[in-house]
Amino acid sequence: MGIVERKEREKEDMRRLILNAARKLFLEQGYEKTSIRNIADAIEYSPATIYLYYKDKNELLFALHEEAFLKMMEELGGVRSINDPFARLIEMGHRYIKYAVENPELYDLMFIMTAPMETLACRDEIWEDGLKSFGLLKWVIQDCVTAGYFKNQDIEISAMTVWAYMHGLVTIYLKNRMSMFQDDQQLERMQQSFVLFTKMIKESL
Amino acid sequence: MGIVERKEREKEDMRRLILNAARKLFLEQGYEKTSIRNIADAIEYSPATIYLYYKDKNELLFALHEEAFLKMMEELGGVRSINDPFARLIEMGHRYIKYAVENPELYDLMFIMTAPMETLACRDEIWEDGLKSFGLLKWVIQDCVTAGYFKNQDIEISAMTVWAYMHGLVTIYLKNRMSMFQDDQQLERMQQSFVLFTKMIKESL
DNA sequence: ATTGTTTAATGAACACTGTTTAGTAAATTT
DNA sequence: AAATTTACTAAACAGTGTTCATTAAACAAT
Repeated sequence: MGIVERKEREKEDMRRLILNAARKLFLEQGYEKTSIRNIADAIEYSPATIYLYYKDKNELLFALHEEAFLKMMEELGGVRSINDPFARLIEMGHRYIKYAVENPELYDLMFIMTAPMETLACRDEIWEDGLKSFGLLKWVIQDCVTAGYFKNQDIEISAMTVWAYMHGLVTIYLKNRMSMFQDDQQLERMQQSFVLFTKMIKESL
Repeated sequence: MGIVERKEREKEDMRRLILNAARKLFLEQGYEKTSIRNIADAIEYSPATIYLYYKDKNELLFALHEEAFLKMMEELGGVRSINDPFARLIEMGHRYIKYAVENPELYDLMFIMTAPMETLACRDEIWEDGLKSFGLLKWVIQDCVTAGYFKNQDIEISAMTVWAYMHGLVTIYLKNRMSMFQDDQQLERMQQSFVLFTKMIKESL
């Protein structure tokens, strides 16, 4: 009988419906300012219904967390077509900045918020998403090593260092700490700093 | 008549009393989990009283924000005694990491939270604290330039780049994104990455 | 000393929040 | 047709930041 299958389909539909509403509201007005009741209102169900499909608000965040990593992987993954390893690394940097700037709420969720980490902590597929994208970076850097960059350095540490820089750069911007400099050329400053960083990598013996 | 002065003193005392309780609770159980009512309970006053001395919770955060920068400046300022510019920069990096690791809640408040920024945005002494500590970094880097490092680079961009790296490194750690690597040598990894970064600066022509 | 006025503090409320639970109505199975 | 399972929700719980009318005390002016 197909009833059980239909029910499962409906359950999946409902999860999607909730998640779509959640995503829309989260991206529109931010995570903090979006309540379960807001989401419930948007889909015209009672707040309690949401708890039948997602354990709590954190699990909702975590579902979007997965999506966000998928999206970033898609956008960063495009660098595979670039042959020159160092050019590939640079392009990946540009895309990383672009992704962060264009999806500040998602970036927050992926790398800053502690809430989804608590859900993440008690799961089997812990860090799967994070590790995969870190793997992409390691892969590019491995190729850079072969091409003569990052001499005598551990890949993991090199990747960590590049990521730390990129992450610092975009979070200073996203969390509004670049308005210290009252000019409105913040994006340009980021680009200039990025150029300096790549220069440092290139010239490091 | 000294009455008005005494009253002012008492008002200042009350602000201190509130802020001390707030700081204690914030550092003990985090900002999010500390409510105005918690603070009110701690000082044995009603919640409404707190609003007679601080406009809202953000202003409370901002008061601690100022303190946090003062504390960091004290700890970083100690590097002035180091003569060699590059050694001074490295020591400053070590102290920056130390400060962040030892004061995660303060670091969050200073560089990650958006809440105190909203209070900050409508103030005269905007960014005063942030600019002062960034000034310290620029000063050290200026000396490094004189000593032959950061060749042909704009000081502001160089400082930005160093800060971005340091900030990224510590926030990845503080926001628990280093537990991707399941080992518990996270602090050591940070140190290794920092060594690589300094090496990159040193060897950059 | 007795008014009038200012000030400090609060109880109670408002409009929210995430989450749980008991109860209902419909769908499905027996 | 009756019994059972499923899907859903109203209402409540315990909390949040914040406001406001009211009270009690301190001060100033007569």
